[in-house]
Amino acid sequence: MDETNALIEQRKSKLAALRARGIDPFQNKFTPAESCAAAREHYVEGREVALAGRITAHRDMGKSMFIDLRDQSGRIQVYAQKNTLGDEQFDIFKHLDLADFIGVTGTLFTTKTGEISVKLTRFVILAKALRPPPAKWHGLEDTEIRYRQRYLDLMANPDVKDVFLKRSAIIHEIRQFFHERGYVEVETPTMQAIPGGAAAQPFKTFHNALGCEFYLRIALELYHKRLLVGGIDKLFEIGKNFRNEGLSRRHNPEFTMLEAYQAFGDYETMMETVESLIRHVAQKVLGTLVVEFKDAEGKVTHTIDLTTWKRAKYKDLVRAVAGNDWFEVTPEERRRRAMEDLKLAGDIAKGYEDFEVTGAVFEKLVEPTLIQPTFVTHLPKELVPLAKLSPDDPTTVEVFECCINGQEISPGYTEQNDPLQQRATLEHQAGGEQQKLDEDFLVALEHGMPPAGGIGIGIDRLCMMLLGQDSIRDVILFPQLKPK
RNA sequence: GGGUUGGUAGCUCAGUCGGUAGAGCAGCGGCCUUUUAAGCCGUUGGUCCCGGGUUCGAGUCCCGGCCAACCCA
Repeated sequence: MDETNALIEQRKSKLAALRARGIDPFQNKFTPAESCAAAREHYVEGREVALAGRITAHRDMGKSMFIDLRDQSGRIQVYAQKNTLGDEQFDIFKHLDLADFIGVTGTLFTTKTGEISVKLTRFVILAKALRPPPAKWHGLEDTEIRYRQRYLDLMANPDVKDVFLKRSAIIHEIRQFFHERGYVEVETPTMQAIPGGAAAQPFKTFHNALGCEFYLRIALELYHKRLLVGGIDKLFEIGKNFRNEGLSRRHNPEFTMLEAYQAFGDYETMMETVESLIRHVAQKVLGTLVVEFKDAEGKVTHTIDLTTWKRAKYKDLVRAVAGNDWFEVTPEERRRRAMEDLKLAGDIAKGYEDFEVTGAVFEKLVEPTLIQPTFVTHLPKELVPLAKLSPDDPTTVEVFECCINGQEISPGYTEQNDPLQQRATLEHQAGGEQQKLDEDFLVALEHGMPPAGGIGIGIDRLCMMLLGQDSIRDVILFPQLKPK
């Protein structure tokens, strides 16, 4: 990237040549009257337009020349003629490079072949590009360059830009949805002395003036519950979480999380909320509730129908793949069956407790089959320490996992608001590891937290699902890579 | 962390059995005043990811490393 080559040297000498002619090819300002797309849309032959954009193609005809001018809205063709521009201006125009930014004024007309174009009368160079852009026809394929230099990917691959414009629209619609329902958007600390709300390795940092260590948050939850205590009854936050774990197609160390809480709601309330939210977003952003997934060749492999949302109990789903007597046999027998009969030996660590063995069965054999939207309910209480027990089956909690496309998209709980129960659970979870308890959070609960429903949705994974992307890196503008 | 695949011109990619490094596009020069992946003629451009090794000779074979994608943990 730092090397010099002939193409860069050529552009630099063109820059010097422009300066020698008294032209500054980095103008501070040129205000386009409209976008390239708007100019095409509002076509009136002979109408004067002022547009700005990047040169993305040129077709040299000798004494006349076509270029493609592109801004965020789209592309328009500009036609320059020697006899209208004059010899000197035309010569400068001819020596512009692909990727240069220019401002143009001219009049609209339609070519013989029917393309709406601008007949150029004046132009200014707004920014000279000193490096060549990626090839126009093949686009940019090299994944490493695409991620490290995303701007090149955005320049070269319109589909990529579309994904990120839609991601922005998705987040906008999420905010709209919650605001319409009377939720308050909040912001809570990213740097926390005790990272809580999830079981995950945190990143550590140091505050010089305070002289103490902080962790980057791994969840939003515990601060949101403090706000429920404080009397903010409906709240949500969209923000980054940080988890110090491996990277994969589905994991980026920093990722965007949505959490929302509603006082006097429960997990039933929140199931309705998740379903309505995702339907709202899909309808607004995609214009449909049927999402298509395609393979590398563009063939549709499967579709997801967001109009119908199923519900199923965790134990029933496990029984369906592991046998009806799964929960009646001894823990030792469960472990044997999982490892031998279900061939999950590689997925079950030696130290796994009984509920984790069943958890592995669920994760490996059930979750991947839940393609259509499904709320899995009545999870075992050991899995979820921050939720309330189900009155009808106290071995389970009032929790759902919303699974779509074989992945968990969103968990939701009836939140634990009994401070003594909560303390007991957290102490048990901390175990012998001397993991610090968030005393301030427990004190807050002791002041009284209203019963509440809560949800979390990984925004990156939601975008993957809605936009048909297989890798989280394709919905994050600058995914984490190892520095080169 | 393990396995697989890949890294060659600005971009997309070929490169046979180990024998002087190739194409298309882009670039540069020329012709062409309604083209659109414009066209035609000519032409420049290389740390073959890095470091060792084998060999008369390595893009190619061997060893080590870096980076990435995918799969697995």
